[in-house]
Amino acid sequence: MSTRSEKTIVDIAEELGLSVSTVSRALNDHPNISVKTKDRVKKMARKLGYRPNAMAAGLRNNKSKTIGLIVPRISMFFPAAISTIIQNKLHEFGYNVIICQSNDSLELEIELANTLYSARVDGVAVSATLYTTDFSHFDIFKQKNIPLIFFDRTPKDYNVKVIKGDDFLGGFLATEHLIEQGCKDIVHISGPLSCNLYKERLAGYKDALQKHKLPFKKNRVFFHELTRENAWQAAERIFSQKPYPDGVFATNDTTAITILEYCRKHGIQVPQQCKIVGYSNDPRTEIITPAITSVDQYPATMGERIVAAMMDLIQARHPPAYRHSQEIVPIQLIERESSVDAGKRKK
Amino acid sequence: MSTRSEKTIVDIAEELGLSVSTVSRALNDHPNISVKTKDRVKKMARKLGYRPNAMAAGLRNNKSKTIGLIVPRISMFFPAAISTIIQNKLHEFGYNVIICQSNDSLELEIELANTLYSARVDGVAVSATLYTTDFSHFDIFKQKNIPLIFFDRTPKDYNVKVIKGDDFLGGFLATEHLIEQGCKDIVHISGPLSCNLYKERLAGYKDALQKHKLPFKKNRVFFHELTRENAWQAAERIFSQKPYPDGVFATNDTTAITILEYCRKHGIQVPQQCKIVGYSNDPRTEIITPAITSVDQYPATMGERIVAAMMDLIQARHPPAYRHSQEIVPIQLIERESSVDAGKRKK
DNA sequence: CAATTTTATGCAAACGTTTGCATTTTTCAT
DNA sequence: ATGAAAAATGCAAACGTTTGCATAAAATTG
Repeated sequence: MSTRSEKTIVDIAEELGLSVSTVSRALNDHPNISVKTKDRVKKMARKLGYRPNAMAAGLRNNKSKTIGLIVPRISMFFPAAISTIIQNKLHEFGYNVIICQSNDSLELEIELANTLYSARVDGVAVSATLYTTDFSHFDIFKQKNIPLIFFDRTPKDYNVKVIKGDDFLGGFLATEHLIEQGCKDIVHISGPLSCNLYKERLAGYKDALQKHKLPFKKNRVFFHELTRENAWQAAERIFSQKPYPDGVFATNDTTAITILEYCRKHGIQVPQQCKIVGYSNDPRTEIITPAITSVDQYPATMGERIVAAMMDLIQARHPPAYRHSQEIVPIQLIERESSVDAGKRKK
Repeated sequence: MSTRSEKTIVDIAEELGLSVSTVSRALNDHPNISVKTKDRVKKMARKLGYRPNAMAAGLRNNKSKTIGLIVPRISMFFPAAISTIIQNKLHEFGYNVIICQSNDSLELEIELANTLYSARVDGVAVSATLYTTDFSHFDIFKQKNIPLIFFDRTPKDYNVKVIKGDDFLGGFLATEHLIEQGCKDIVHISGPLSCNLYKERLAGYKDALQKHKLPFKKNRVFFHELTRENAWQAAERIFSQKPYPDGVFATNDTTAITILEYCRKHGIQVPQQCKIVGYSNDPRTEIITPAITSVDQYPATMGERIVAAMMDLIQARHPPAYRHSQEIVPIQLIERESSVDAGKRKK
């Protein structure tokens, strides 16, 4: 019997007069180990307080049973909702998740990609930084055939599995909804266009304007990181001179909420004078008065699809083209008081 | 030159005619490797596309540079806020974080503890399940001297490092505040008492009543998991018969919000007829109308303290007693409209 | 320049598993 | 009882690092 404090399968083997390989196989329920031996081994393992060492197994197998997840930040509603699902589902498949936050820093994202590779994760899911346009720091995963999935904030010309919301449609529906509610002068608050999904939402916005023969005005579109502070500043600019817009389509809910608060503070009636639509269906939109219309992105569905795709990729269940295919998760416009005049409201 | 696809330090060594140990030391900036050699090694490492294998290093060192984090769920405001901080700070110290959700299932928590031990994490931070009263599944970490920290939902009689909010004071201040606002009949909605912090908030509630000579009435206290559904049911019971209470102290914000919504729906004026106080200072409390008074638990501070304590424990910077010491993070009552009659409100 | 110290490098074992292949034991049909 | 097939077990190498100790090379000293 060994004297080290950590018990290993070697200790079990010695204790039982078996070989290490038999013990290993017994613990892993290998078919050609007799039931009797399995029982003996497992009993002894319990008795000795044996604990498997995943690092040793991982080294030998070249598998870590761990998935890396990179999101901008887990404190924001949408990535948090997705991360929850991903973690829970992957756990069901026996995988751990290393969650990392890039804090929207490209530099950090690069570092995280390297760290995750060092940890030899068996797969990676990424929602990129606002500013990631060069994705080459993820090349290593593609080279080594490690499943790599981008979601939500996805690359445009990088050959990789993508799962994203229908941002074009979301932008379109949000804008068309405002138009249908009578808006003729709609401000669009967008994130930086280095991030693909804002491009698409913007395209949807433009498309809706065009369809309804409304002019697109450059000075009615704002671009900035969608923080509270920036939103407030935008509001100040928007409402610094008349005519006020009669609608605001903000591409996230924090921004929509901030605009609403600005309006409340300055006596601008929502929805009568100005209608507001947000994006993501953050729980706060439902709770604020008036409740804010927003585009639901079905984070649960997206999370489930990400996990399903991850397992598919790990088990290579599909033709190679699957590695680069794109999935679009539907979105839905949730109409609320911020964009619908009382009385006219659908039930 | 080896033919395997993964380049290792062996490849670098062969390529350079050096020994593996020298290469290893060079890459780790060991002091007695000459600068020239270090340069050669690092250049060759880059040239070959060498990537360190953390599992191999971990196995050898018996260190994973990974910390395990168990929380009930990362989609809830408070644990999410803490997890963000913990992950970001630990990353600065070169640690990865495996975030796990127990979903408030004791069974799952046990499994997660075992998995984290298998991964040979270098430390564990836990916010326990609502129903964890036996903590023996964490014994292994104590036995092996692996830093173990409980936060927020902490054990009572389990000898371990604890970092928690001042729940007694929070309960006391919330209740006293309601009393000072004129409440004489205050409902308390508590979580299950198997979870220690609810016990303390309840004690604070009782203490405040006593101090102000108000009777404690058993039928004014409710115990259940603090979900939206349960809160709505509680509201129905609370307001099913007169006299209505004139104050509600809910021990989480989801509950407080739900009670408020119930009141709004049923024409019960808040704060005039019934005042409401929540717990955690969830961003939603600030946004709802009327804004809800809540107890801020300073998640950022708590997260930072957890990380600081973790690093202290890992580096054994303190006398052994530190392993079992308890830290209390201050709380603050944030007064808002839900509990303060208009006009009387402090600026 | 020899002796000694300092600096740089190498050898080999160890970390705890898993697995292909070889060997032994058991089972079964003849 | 014999031989062949099936089932169970064992051997030893491998996974990619790190590190104590030994050795070699260089620098320093008298």
